[in-house]
Amino acid sequence: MVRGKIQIKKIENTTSRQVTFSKRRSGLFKKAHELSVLCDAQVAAIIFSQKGRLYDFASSDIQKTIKRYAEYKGEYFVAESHPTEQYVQGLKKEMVTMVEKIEMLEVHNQKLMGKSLAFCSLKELQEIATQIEKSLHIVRSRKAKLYEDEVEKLKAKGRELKDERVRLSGRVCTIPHYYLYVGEEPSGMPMPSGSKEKEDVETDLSIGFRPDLNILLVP
Amino acid sequence: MVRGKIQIKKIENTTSRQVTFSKRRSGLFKKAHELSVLCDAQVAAIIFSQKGRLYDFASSDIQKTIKRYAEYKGEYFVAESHPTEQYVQGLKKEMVTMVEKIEMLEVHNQKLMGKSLAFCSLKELQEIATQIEKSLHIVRSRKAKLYEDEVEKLKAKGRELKDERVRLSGRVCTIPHYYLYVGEEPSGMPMPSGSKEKEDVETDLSIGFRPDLNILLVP
DNA sequence: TACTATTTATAAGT
DNA sequence: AACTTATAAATAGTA
Repeated sequence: MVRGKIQIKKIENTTSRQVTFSKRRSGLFKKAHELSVLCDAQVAAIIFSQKGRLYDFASSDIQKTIKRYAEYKGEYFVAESHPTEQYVQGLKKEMVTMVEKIEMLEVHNQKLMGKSLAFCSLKELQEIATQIEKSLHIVRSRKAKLYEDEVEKLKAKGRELKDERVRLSGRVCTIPHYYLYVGEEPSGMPMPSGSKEKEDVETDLSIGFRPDLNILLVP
Repeated sequence: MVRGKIQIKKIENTTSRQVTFSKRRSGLFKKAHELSVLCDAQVAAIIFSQKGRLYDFASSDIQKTIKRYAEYKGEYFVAESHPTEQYVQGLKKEMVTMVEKIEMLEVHNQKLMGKSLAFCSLKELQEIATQIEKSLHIVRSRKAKLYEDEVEKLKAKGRELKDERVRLSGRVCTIPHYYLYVGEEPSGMPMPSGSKEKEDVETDLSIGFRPDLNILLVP
């Protein structure tokens, strides 16, 4: 007989608590079931007893309900928003491919560097040697080309300097000649510093014997 | 006023159903709460209305409850048994590292193969050339070694054949010589086919001029 | 939303 | 644990 309303606080008597737990648990599940049927709702209830035992009720598949819950909430802790096993498998597969590729490249590299040749057949060694010879040829050509380009640059620079000097010496001569022209003989002037001399200078520059210019040309 | 007990089946009247849903839902949550307090239990309830709206109750953090449920059940659809985001991040990081490594190796390979040299400095080209020269040297040495080994093998084979022939011709000669020996001179016998001749054959083989043997040597 | 007759749940006793 | 029963609590249908 109920002697009066109870207070909603933890029941201290263990036996009472266990009995109440059992009764109210089934009561709750009954209510949950009724609700789901009467109102056509999807209901799930999960109860862990104090001892850690699980009791659950679900009007339909509880996993589906939990999944739906997670989707609804956009929570991260359920499969849907988590990387799926499939996805991870995909990643792992990719990684295996990459590992293989790395190994392949490393072996190839090793061979090109003349290492790990112990198990190469003569034929393979020949192929490697051919490849390396080809490579060497290409690299040397490229090196030669770079040197050539450098030389070209230097030549261009030299020409530039020559032009500059022509302009400068032209100006330097113009002014005194003007004065001389007025005061003295208009013709029979000495040539403005000889072009032959300048060409010598240019050659001099282009082959890089002038230290100050070399500093400018090789930054 | 309640006219009598109701049957537990879907309420067809929409309004009634919605009202009942609301009342019973709060009743259920109240009961859930009371149960959790009275019996010190962990309770969670999830309800989706017919319209798809979510209502939930949990005595403590619902995510924790769901997680605990998943652990208890050993289900696969919750984070615990799924790859965690952290794990996947780790994989991705590894993959980035691998991609970098692949790129590095590919560039290196390319350079060793004399490709993609467009942006190499002269110094770098020089280093590559040196490396390639070194490689070439190693590969050639290795090749030479292999040839040498082949030669050794052939020589051994040659010696074997020679021995064989000595034995055979010994036998072949023994019998006639025995007869001859009895009938004629016991010494001054012609040598069993000259060892010089055999050594010529051997040399012949070792430098690989015999096509049939070359076939054997270069598989 | 509030009311309330009635059903239902359940605390405590057996 | 199952039954009983008095009583609290929930709630169906009405207003």
